[in-house]
Amino acid sequence: MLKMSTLLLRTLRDDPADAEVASHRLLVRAGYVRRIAAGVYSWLPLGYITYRNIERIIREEMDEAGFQEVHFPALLPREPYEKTKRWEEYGSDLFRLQDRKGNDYLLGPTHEEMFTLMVKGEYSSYKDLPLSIYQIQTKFRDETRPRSGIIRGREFVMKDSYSFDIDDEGLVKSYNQHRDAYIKTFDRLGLKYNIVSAISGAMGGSGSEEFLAPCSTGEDTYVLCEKCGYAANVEAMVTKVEPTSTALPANMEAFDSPNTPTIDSLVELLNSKFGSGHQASDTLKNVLLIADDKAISVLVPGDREVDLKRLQANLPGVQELRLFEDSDFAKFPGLVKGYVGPQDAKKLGVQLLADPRVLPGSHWITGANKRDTHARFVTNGRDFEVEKYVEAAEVRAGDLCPKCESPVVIDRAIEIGHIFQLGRKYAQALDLTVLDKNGKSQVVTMGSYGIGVSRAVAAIAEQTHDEIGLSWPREIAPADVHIVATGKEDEVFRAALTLAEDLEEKGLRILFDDRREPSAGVKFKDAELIGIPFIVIVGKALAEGKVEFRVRSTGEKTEIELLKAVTEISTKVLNS
RNA sequence: CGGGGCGUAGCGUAGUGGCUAGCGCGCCUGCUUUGGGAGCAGGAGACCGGAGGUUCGAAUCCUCUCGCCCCGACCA
Repeated sequence: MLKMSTLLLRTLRDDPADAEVASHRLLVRAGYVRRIAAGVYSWLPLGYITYRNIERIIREEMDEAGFQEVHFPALLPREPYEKTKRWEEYGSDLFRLQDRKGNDYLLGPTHEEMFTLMVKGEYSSYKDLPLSIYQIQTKFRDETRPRSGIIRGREFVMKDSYSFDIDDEGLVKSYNQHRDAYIKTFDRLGLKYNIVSAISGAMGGSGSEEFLAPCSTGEDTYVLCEKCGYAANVEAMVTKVEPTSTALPANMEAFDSPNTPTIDSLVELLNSKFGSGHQASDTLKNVLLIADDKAISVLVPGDREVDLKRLQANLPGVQELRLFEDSDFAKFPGLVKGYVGPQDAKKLGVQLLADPRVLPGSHWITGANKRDTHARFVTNGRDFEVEKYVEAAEVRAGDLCPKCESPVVIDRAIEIGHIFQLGRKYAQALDLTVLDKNGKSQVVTMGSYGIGVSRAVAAIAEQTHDEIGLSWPREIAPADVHIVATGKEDEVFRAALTLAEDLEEKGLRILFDDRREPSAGVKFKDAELIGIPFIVIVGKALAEGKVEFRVRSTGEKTEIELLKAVTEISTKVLNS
């Protein structure tokens, strides 16, 4: 039993000045966490109990799924990370240090290397596979900007799992096992979430999905179809194009368009020259970029911007992507800034890519590659050849769902889990092979699966809190029932203690506010702030042989006869 | 890393060159109070982030520095 009179806890009446998001504000005010440095937090008793409840649930579900728990140090030697090139690639996000002999060490930002080496050290046959192992460990990442309290810290706890399979088919199976285990885990944690298809990006590999917990303060933006449930990362959103008319357009025709280097100025001219009704979406924007030293032109409708992140994610292999600068224009004298068109791309030595919205057969108003000149009826397939279609244009709310064609919304969320078919990158780099049936050496294929454990505390707080405080799901909460004794009579405190003990006997976890000094109001406020799901008040009503039972999340209040309190409360709570 | 803001007691803050740095919460002692963050009285707690400078005099002005928060870039 936790007793408020002795609990290391001081709730704060005012919001801390350095906390912005709700989870941070409330976790600090309710005495769950304290900041130690930017992105570094300590847990007080209530916070640590809550944290451990989440850890326990995750561990139970991982074990249930048949994954084995291992544990690696946080302090790691340089060599394995040298072999996978991550000592370099992780850049300044990596906490590095030296021992007294001057040898390089790092604080693990993630543990792919260690897991791979552990399996390599123990296993050498296909018969040993598949294998899934996990750990719950503190990770260190020297983020340039830690933020939002414990949502993005520089030290945080992650559950990371890895699967090892002999072939791709096995990998998919292991991946799906993890996916199922994650669904169970997050359901049990009481989180609302969407499973969102993601793009694995630079890490290579094919399948990748994120578990995103919707919440206005989340830092991830994603696309959601409220009708059919389709959800995707902005990078991974697939464009659904509306069908276009197939009528053959007139021949391409150049026209004078002085001083119209921007889409807006061009549309204005079009409306005065060819009659009103022209829109930015009738024009074709030619965005020139340098992709790893190669010039590319990306075509998007004039009313859309190119989303560089999205474009890069859809150009596998491209390391560096940036917009043309003046010095680049100087190298391509045929490209006239503000008047670029796709017609002469090949001649000018520019690779021509297009967003799917630029349909074959569609015609556009675009630059004529000549100062102060544009052209209309410029037709895809007739007047220019697109080399490759690629998702490039920004995604907007109202775009059509690729599955059911209803308009999508754009929402914010916290990433609470990520599952990912990693493939052979690490196994290859660290030479993890096993012998197959034929005695031939095969590189193992891996999956990697993460849950932000400490972040989950914040995510749950974000999704469950209200204006007056935290409000935990029962399994997460630091106690099942918060018993508040009010008044000054010893009798009240005795009755409350007895009730607390009896409920504990029934298997309930009790937080007992046995403080004599604070007034009833203070205790009520504290109980609401701390967020235990059920609050029992022993006080005024005791004179009539009753106690008050409150449900934190709904505010519902009922009176219960003291004599029946133990049975009634324990039944209500255990069945909740 | 670019832009913006902020460092004064455990927390929230006032104080823009002049006396002993003020207030609220919290904390300690006593009395009264006790169902919605009680009242009165007394008290403890601050080298005003740090270093240097200007000045008769600096929390306040200047320079450097450290730290923190927010937006963006980055990261997952």
